[in-house]
Amino acid sequence: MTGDPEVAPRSPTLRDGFDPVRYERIIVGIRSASGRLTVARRAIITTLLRAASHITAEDVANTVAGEYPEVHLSTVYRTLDALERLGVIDHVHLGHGRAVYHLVDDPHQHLVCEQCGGVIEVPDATFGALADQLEKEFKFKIRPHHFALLGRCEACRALRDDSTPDSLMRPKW
Amino acid sequence: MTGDPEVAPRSPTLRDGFDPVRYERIIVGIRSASGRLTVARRAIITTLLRAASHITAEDVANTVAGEYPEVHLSTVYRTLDALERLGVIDHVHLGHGRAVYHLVDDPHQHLVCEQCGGVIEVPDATFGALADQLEKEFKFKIRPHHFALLGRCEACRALRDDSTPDSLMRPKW
DNA sequence: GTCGATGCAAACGTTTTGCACACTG
DNA sequence: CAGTGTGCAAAACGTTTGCATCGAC
Repeated sequence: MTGDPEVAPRSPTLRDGFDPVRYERIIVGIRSASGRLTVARRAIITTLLRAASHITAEDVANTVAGEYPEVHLSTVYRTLDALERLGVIDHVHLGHGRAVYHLVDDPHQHLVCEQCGGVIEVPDATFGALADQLEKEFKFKIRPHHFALLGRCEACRALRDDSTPDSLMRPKW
Repeated sequence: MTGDPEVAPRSPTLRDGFDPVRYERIIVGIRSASGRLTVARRAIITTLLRAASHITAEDVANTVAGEYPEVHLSTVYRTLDALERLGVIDHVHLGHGRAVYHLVDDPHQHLVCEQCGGVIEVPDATFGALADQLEKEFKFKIRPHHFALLGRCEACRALRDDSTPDSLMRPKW
């Protein structure tokens, strides 16, 4: 849509470091699926472990390229795909743009601000009641973590006159 | 993702007919925004009013093409965009594929089955408690209707052994 | 007549794929 | 040595845009 920024400033900020146990677990997973441990795959996995929870394929490729410039974006996509089938990672669509990937063993939901692109991570428990209700009323079992909720964060709402009634809270942006 | 069907069989099934009052309201809206009432726009609006609540841009184009073959897909996109800025319609991303559009005065949320592509419409009220909680706890105001929840419907879950624990409910499909 | 809307083609950003080659196991 | 994974280029996909023209007001 024309005036829609759909900003994406989610840079791969560093996390609490690198967890060798998780790394080993993933390596074993790949081996037991008769997958091969190439340089590219090691680097991609390392990047995922070091990255903040949500990271785009391009983020991964750029980071990996720092050390291994020959690793191609398509290899990143293929590896992410493989890891996803292995159940190691999952991807989420945070809005109109690219997908983001995160480790499955770090479960959380995403609130995405449509205005600034910021992402708030919310513990799963917050959605427990809703999940139960949907299952009961509609026999529908939501897949955890695979959806983002769009809206506006406090800061962005403060930026403009928020006397607008909710029914008119339609983003012209 | 390779094994991911992400089916999209949401054909524009007919709704309860065509509501001339709603049509008139939209026409007036366009006029008062100094927009022009072209053949293409009338046809697109008519299609939206006649269609089931969720319809892709391509669906709209195909339907319109039945009567006006010269109406181009890009015109459909531009008109949908205009109607969206007018606050008449909204679009939702139901999954990996194309977006779907629906009238704003028909508020509901979407549950999308990742396996069969089916869509369940859920009244807004179901999400009231969650919305309140997110607003209170995270100062985040979700934008109603702009997100879909992915998961699996009852029929698709019945299709395969569902003794699998939830934690392993990772779609290999 | 003015200016907004259109048709077309071409570009876009993200993701996928076909192929020959390289490397892991 | 078998066969999976890779680099590259090119295609695919849904969507957007530039431009000359058309047509609503």
